[in-house]
Amino acid sequence: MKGNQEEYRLRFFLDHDYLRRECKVCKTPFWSKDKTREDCADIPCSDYYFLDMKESNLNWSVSEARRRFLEFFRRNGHEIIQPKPVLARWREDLYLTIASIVDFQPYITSGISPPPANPLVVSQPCIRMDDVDNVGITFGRHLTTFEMGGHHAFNYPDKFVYWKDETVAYAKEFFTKEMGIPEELLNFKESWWEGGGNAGPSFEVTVGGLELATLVFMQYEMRGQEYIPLKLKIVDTGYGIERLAWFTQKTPTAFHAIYGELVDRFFEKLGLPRVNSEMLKVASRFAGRIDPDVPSTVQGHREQVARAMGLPVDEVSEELTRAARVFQVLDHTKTIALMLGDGLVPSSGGEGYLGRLLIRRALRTLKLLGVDVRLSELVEMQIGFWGRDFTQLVRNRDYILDAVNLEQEKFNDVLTRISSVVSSLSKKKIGVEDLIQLYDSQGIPPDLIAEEMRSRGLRVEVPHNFYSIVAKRHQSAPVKKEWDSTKLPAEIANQVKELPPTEKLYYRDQYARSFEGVVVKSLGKYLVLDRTVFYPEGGGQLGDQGWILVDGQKVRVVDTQKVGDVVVHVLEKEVALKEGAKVKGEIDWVRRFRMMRHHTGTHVVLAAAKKLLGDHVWQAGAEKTPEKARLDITHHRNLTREEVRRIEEMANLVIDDRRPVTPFEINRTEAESRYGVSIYEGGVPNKAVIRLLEIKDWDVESCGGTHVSNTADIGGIKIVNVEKIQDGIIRLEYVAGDVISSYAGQLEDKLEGLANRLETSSSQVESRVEKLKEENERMKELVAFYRRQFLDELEKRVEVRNAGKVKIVILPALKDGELEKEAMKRLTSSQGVIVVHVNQVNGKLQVEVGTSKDLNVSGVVAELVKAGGKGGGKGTFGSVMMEKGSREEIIDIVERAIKGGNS
RNA sequence: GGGCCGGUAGCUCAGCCUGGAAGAGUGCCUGGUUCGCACCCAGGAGGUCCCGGGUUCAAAUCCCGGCCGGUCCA
Repeated sequence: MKGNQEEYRLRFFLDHDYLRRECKVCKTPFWSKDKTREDCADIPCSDYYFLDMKESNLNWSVSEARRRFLEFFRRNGHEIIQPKPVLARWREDLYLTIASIVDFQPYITSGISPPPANPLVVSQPCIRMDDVDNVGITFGRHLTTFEMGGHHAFNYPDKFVYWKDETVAYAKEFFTKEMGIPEELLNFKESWWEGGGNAGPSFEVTVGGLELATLVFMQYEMRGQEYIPLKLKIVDTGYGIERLAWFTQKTPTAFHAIYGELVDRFFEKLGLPRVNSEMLKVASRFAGRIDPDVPSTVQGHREQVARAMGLPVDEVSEELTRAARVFQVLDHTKTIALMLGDGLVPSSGGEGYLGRLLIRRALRTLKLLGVDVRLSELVEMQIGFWGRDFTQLVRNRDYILDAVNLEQEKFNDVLTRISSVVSSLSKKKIGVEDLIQLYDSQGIPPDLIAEEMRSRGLRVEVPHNFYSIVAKRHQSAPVKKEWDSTKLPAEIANQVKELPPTEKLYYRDQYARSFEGVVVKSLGKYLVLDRTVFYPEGGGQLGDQGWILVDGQKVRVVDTQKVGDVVVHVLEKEVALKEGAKVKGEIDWVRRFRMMRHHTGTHVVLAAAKKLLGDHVWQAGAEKTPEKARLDITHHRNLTREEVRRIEEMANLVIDDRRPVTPFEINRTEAESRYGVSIYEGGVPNKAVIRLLEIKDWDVESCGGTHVSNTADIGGIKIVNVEKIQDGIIRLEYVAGDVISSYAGQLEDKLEGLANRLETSSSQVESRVEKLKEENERMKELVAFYRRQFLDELEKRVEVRNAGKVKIVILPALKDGELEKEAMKRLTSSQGVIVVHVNQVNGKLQVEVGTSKDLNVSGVVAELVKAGGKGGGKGTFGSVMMEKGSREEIIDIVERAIKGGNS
């Protein structure tokens, strides 16, 4: 399939005198009008020689390049559509938007849903973490964020738009007319693209060493090794908007083209000397030869630059390292701004972790540069620079800066630990194992440890592939698939899944409580009817319970589940029902109504939290039961009491405002363009037509649950618990309607119980507790005082026996362990003393022996053990449990042991 | 979702590997020194060793379970 030359032999090329040639370096075939060209004009087969071209000196900024690109395709019959967020929240298989085609997967590319326009053009900001290690050191070849200009045409079997020839013709037209590049300089490299389960032939358009666009013709679905032709043939192009800008500006590096004056302002803000731009230009020209995975190529590149400039390698190396780090910070701060601006909350898991990773890398780079500056100030500069292009940055400025500052504080905590960690380790030699352990458990990057070691005159080797070693350690993480989306046994699910869809009476009238239906299938405890008002579990709402009436018999329904569009009633016991039999059904209304209130209430609370806290608040999970509702939201800080109160107040205001709550069905493409991707907070449905729930002037969300028809029916909301369940995720629990009353009742009971135990009334619990606490403090002081008094007396009155040079002090049996320990300490503070304490414990005698520092306890203990005791000791303290013998006998044993010289 | 690290005096932490009388620094209190402050000196108060179970004569220490915090990976 890939080898099929016919895929690339376009009429366009033949009609326009293009020749197919083969690159002398990489052997890739390419099409060009220039009959003398021998290489494919792409790195690494060529250097970036476009930097020296006289052509196309248009000086487009990124904004200008974007505008020109979009306008060109609009003039040529494409509709401009708005880009999506950089967080791919409309799909569950990706965290980030990595290409413009991602906007249309999977429902539009598979033909289930229509595209918003056809053909269309979009400039989609994308984030790719793959090259995060390489950003900067390649002077712009790698970026974590870029805009992909894509024009797309969706060719259906019955509706053809355009295909390869037109796509290539557009490219030629755009590059020659709009950008003023002579046609002879254009090269179309034959290539093959695969991704996201699709594949097809493609052309890479290269000029002067730079790949400006990729034209993909998606036409296969990949199943294992097989390529199956797609129903839809999709034109999927990607023009590098930043590269267009770089090409027309011919600045020393891509960063200068993208960030313009911001480059110098960053150097200034960081307090670093600028880097000679002639050197950068030379570095940039040869940058294609750097393979960041091979450190020697980095060194080789620097030597080459040094030769070309006639400068010492060390000087070049230092300058370029500094430049690369500043470029990395430029790149990361823009990406951070975009991620947070679209609502990412940094955290320890999921997409949030990607944000934290980037922030940490930026902070680490700043540290390596020796710069002490707030990262948020740099991010703020990016917001200022990009705010007109991406208005969400300005809208969410407060959140973005707050989140960045918080992350910096956390990272600083890590940094302050480094010094003490290193000093505790530096006694022994630090190996790779220690570095991995420290990074893994405490997040301390190895290069910072190495730096700290160096400042102490110690050395440690950080392996070049450190991070891949770490990655390998974590490989054996099994991914748990959630196949049990239904709680039914597999054999039941298999038997009912082909049945016709059940008519959903619970959607037709969400307040319906009873119905009449006909048995479609009866499998013991499992019953399928042709229609039902029983809501099957889904969207975080539990399945209904109730009763089925048949032949005068009333059977309890304990749960309701679904398999596809078939609703299965789970009965309390097995009942044999004939197919076609008529039945009546009735749901447990009190239970259902509570769940409806909790469900609609959840939409109300979520929207309130969003409005109060910011756009970054996103549902991370929810559960609605008859007893209470639970909503997990993304947020970077703990909620204050005041914020919780405000959310509750806002929710109750909306309830009292009696707003209509309306479900309606709508085409998903239209839903997305009208309401944005936030409709998918509760999950992404897998249908072309989706059900939305609108709370008037408050919230619109995709939802399959049953809801009250007016917010007033919720009856009120009380938040009963707020906790942080994970870094970046806050859990809210609340009750609605009549459950508030039972909740209040429980609180009363609890308070009453407390009051009883405190032997007071509930109105005086607080003062009573206060008093008890005071009393307890006083008692502790008093006990301490009496202990001291007691000890003074004890010292004077203890029984002392002389056994040679050693004094044996015999303590009376003391019930107070603290007191006994203190007495032993005091009495053994001089020389030649041994203290014995014998006490009755569980019917046995516990002997404790303490000695002064010049003696030790081993001889005495040995004798006691010989006499049948169990125990031991070390140094100046020992204890032995004696099963038999009296107090006197034991003391005699001790005395004999000492006289025998056993101590 | 999985792994790792940590939780001991108000604060920062040692002790845990190898079970045997709960420690240091700092802060606090009292006294000395000083015109006074800082420094210095002496003394003192301050503990649910995160919680629960187990093993043991004996658990901060070993084992199991839980809670909380941190961190890495997906």
